[in-house]
This record gives sequence, structure tokens and C-alpha cells, in this order.
Amino acid sequence: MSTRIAKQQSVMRKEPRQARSRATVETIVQAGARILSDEGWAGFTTNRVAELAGVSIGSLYQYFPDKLSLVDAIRHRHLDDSIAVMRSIRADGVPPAEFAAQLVRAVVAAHSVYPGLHRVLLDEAPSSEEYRNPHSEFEIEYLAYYAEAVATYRKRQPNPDDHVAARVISDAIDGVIHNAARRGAINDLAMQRELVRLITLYIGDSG
Amino acid sequence: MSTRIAKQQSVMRKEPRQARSRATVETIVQAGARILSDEGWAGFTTNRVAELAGVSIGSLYQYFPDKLSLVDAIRHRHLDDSIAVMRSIRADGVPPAEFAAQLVRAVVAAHSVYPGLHRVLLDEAPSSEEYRNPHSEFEIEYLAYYAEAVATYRKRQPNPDDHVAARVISDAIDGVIHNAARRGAINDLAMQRELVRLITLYIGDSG
DNA sequence: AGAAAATATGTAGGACTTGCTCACATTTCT
DNA sequence: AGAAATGTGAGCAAGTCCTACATATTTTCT
Repeated sequence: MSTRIAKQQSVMRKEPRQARSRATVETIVQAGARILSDEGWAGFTTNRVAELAGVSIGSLYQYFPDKLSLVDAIRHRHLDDSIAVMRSIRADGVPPAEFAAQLVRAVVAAHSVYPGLHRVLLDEAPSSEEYRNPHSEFEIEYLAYYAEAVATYRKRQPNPDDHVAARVISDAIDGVIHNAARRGAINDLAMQRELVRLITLYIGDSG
Repeated sequence: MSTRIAKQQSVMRKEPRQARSRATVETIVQAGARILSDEGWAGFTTNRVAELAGVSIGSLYQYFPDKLSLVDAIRHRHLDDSIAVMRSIRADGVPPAEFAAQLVRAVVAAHSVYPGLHRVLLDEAPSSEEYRNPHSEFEIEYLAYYAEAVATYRKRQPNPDDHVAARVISDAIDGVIHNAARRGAINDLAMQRELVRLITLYIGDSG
């Protein structure tokens, strides 16, 4: 019987100090992302991740205390990247159609390396933190982003319904992108054009 | 070494003849749906299904040759129900807003018993048939339904882009519904109202 | 009614996979 | 050279699916 430790003490069991170990951690994270994207949570076993990364299973557990902490690390990195990409696109001055087009381009780009990763991370894979509950930092920022765009284009007093609209348009985009990703069709231009139209119509309508 | 058998010979290992055994199969299917909906594919073990159903594991394997055939049975039933519900709502004569409202009502209803089931069945759970590839019967009928609605409201020559539009709106609805289901908010009226608005704007626009 | 068939039970365990450990080997830093 | 950091991989404990099978109950058939 070992003493119980608080669950989220630190992502890493041991901090990699040398360049060699930092590279090891990096390849482990990338291999994990690849497997999650291609095979889903069910195919994500620590042994397979280590094998694909080309390191021994022991090395993996030298830096990640358990399987969950590895998936948390992958998620943390991926969501940080997503937020950064979105922040670079603002609804300032540009017409709604232009905003929608830029947004779709960005979201598509964010899904072109590991197409299935986003969906698996949010839908399938368990996590210690809850990224999908309304109090997670990610969720708050994500929704605020859309709510701002909605309020901007429906030029009127910001409205509680803006947050509902934000959630709806964000989840709608999610659905289109993730289903396209599953079919290996994120780069389908016709789909992108229709998605832009969907966003433009919804955002632009001052209902 | 046993002789190889074609995979999809029959869903059932043995056909239940008496009312008692049909009830047993029924409770097994329902318990399976409950677990898939609540715990996802990862929580779906044959032992747990049998336990929740209140039958012995032996009884389960008397009718389902393996775990996959059970999930296939659950999926088959659920998708049949979904198609039936959708078929009951036609885009004939009713204005787009009315059509959208009826559609949302139906989809919400279809997700109110096992909210997470649809997503898990299509996203997580493996299957012998491929329900999400473009040649499955379900997928064909599902898309044809939306394509017809699109063509109806964009009163013009049916267009190859109608199928793209159908896929986009169907995936968008999927995304909104499934994320609402995960948050336990399928009955959120504000969300339903906004979703109706999204569909109406997109379907009704003759772009 | 009784016989036959169908249905249900549940333990025990084989074959396998999983997450994870630990004693040891190798490389890098000082 | 010595210490610290890094890397290894066989293997354990626990869980999975699924089967076997002797037994018990219920339903159907005559």
C-alpha cells in the first residue's frame, strides 16, 4: 500500500534536463498524438506509443507518471496551439464573410497535421481536468471568442443569447470539421465553401 | 484451430423462440445502450452489460456470438429508429422555419433516452459494417434526406452542391446536438431555438 | 399429466492485453 | 573518474473476452 498522492501534482514525473531527454519526451508526445489521431483512444496504449516513438516503455514512464498524464500533456499542447491560431483572427472591421473565410482556413489548418486528434481529445479520451465543462480555461476563452464575433456582427447590445449563439456556431463548426476529418476530407474545397456560407449567414443575421 | 466462419453470418447465435428469451435479449440490448451512452465504448464490457441487465454472462453469449455482434445489434436498432423518426418529417409545403423546428424537435427526442448513444455508436464503437462510409445504407438515406430538403427550399435545378450542403448541415446539427448531449443540455430551449435559426437560415438561403 | 425442449445460471479458467515497475546498463556532465 | 541523468525490457498483477459445462428452472408438446 503506497501513500496516496494528489492527482495533478505535476504533469512530469521527472523534468528532462538534457537535450537528449527533451527529444525523447518530444517524440513520445508526437507518437501519442499520431496514435490518438489515427486509432482513437482504444488504440492508445502506452506500449504502442513507446514502440512508435522508438523508445522503451521504461523511458516513457520515466517522464509521465501514468497514461492519463501523457494524454493530458498532448491535450494541453494541442489546445494551446488551437487557441493561439484562433486569437490571430479577429472580427475587427472585416465583413462577416471575410471573417468566416479566415476562420475556416485556420480551423482547417489546425486539423491538417493530426486530423482526428481534436475530436478524440475532447470526445473520447478521459482527462484529469475537465476540458469540456463550462469552467475550464479553454472552454471559457473558446466561447468568449465566438460570443464576441456574434456581438460584433449583430450590432446591438450584447445579449445573453449571444453565448448560446456562440456555443451553437462553435459546436456546428466542430461537427462539420470533425466529420470531414474522419472521412479524410478536411481539404475538400466545396465543403469549406459551404461551411463559410453557414457561418456567414448565421453570424451576420441580426435576429 | 477452428474453421473460419464468415463474419456477418447472422447477428444472433441462437434465435430466441419464447417470450422469456426475447425479453432477455431485450434487456441485454437496453443495458448495452445504457452503458454505451453513459460510459462510452471503454466502459462497455460484456460482463458489465450482463450485470446491469441482471442476467448471467452465459445468457448473453447464448444469443450474441461476441461483443461486436452485440454492439452491432444496438446500432442497428438505434439507426433504424433514427431513420424512422426523420422520415416522418417531410419538407412538403411547410415553410423552412417550420421544417427546421420539426426537425430539431425530432432529433432532440431521438437523443433524450440515451443521449450519448448516437455519438458513441458512430464515433467510438467499432463495427463490422461501416456505418460512416459513403456506401452504407444508413449514410445514403440520411444524406438523401437532407439533400432533398436543400433542393426543395432553394427552388432551382438540383445541384451537385446540394449534397455538399446536405453533408454540411447534417454534420452541423450533429455537432450541436452531440455537444449538448454531453453537457446534459439537450432540452435547453435557447439552444434549440438557435439551432432552428441556424438551419432555417442555411436551408432557406438560395445561394 | 409427464416428457422433451428451451432457457437460464455461474464458476472456473485459458488465452490474451494492459498499465506499469524495477534492477540494471549506458550516456553525459562536471 | 565519479556522479547524475538517461535508457532498457522482461515480467507482474489485474483486467479483458469468451468458453465449458454441470445444474436448475421454465415453457411447450403430446
